[in-house]
Amino acid sequence: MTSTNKKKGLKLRAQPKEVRKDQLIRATMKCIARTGLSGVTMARVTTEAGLSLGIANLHFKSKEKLLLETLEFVTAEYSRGQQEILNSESYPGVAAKLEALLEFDFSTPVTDKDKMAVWFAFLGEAKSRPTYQRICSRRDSMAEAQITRLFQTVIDEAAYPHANAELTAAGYIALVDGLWLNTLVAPRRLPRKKAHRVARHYLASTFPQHISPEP
Amino acid sequence: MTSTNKKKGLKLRAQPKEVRKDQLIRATMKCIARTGLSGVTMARVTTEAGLSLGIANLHFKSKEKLLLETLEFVTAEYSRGQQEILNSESYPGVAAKLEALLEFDFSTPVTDKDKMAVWFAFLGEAKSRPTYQRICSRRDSMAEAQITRLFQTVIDEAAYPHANAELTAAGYIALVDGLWLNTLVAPRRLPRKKAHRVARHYLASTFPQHISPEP
DNA sequence: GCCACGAATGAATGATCATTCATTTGTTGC
DNA sequence: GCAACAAATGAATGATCATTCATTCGTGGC
Repeated sequence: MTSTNKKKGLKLRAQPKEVRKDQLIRATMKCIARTGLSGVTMARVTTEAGLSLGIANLHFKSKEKLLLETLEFVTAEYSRGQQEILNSESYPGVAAKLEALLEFDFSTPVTDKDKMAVWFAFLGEAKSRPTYQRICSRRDSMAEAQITRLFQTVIDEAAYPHANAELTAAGYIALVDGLWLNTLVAPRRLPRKKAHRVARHYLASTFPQHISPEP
Repeated sequence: MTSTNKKKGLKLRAQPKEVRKDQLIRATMKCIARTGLSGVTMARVTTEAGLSLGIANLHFKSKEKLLLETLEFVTAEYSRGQQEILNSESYPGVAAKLEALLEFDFSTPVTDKDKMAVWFAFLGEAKSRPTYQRICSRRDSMAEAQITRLFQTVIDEAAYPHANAELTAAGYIALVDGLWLNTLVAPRRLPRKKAHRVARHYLASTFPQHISPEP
């Protein structure tokens, strides 16, 4: 904080806890994306971060805690962005809010390969499912309820004949998950832009008066 | 094959290779569902199968091959059932075929917890994604093309205004993946029956003249 | 009833990896 | 400058686990 810190960038050894934690979490994301959860080792993570082997156990108590905080980082970031849209009252109408939600879900920060890899690595591992539940369950339930309410508002506005807010919301959430998964696993078969168009087509065919099938 | 085999069920030691392989693959599925890919050990798999530690390396050359054949088993079984429907010409019309596809995707054998766990365990692990690609890529592409063709037939029959076979097919496939994933991870939030209704609602809202929103 | 062979076993081996902690190194207050 | 402290390091440790293979055990042919 004082003068010596800024002297030279050559060898900053001591760094605040937050900086190191962030470095390590980012390195963990990269490792998960490259090698999968089971390929993550303390040696690989710390090498990726350009630090020494022992440092991860210094700042996080254990490997498990490091992985847990990495999942928390990714889900919290997504949730924050989503909540900002859902809670905002500055959109001109529900159509604009719907559009914003869709654009957010397929924006480049959200569909980042490393972040999606973390997400699905934890979902795929039964072992970490209880952990996942603790971190994501309440959040997921609340988001689903909010999206259902948003869809209900849209339906009430236009009197769509057969639309069902609850089923459409559950469908949208699952569709986004499935599109992300397919994009992550086979980006050639389902490029990000096509995934985006598929999701838009879904909303446009359910709410034709609010969302157009072309951007 | 002769007389001695049938004498007593007490201690059948020697068994044909196929029987042992099947036993081990089923035990592997159970282990993946219970502990995740990274929790699978030879000791756990062989104990689950009620056999000795060394036997998995006897029948499969390595742990990796055992896991690979387990994935192959699950995907081949699904693919076989799906192809039977898509290639059949004994349905009274495309609507019936569409209905059969939907019922198949949410039947109890397909939505079996152990099988879905295997599926998503491999999808979630970046390390095994090349393996996954080798096993599933061609199959997945072909299935997508077939479903697109089926949807195009449906669209041509009823002249749906805005429907797009390609986007609807990609959407259906992703939706089913996403619903399975949500059902597997949070069965309380999305029970199998609700997942089924969500998928039906999707098809019904896209092809209202062919599929009804209630079963 | 006995032999020979193949299937099955599980103790032993060696590799990998998380975690620890004695030592080193940079930083800050004086 | 220098002492006292905190951050960082990485060699050493012990635990876990896949794999091997010498031995045991059933089975079918005779």
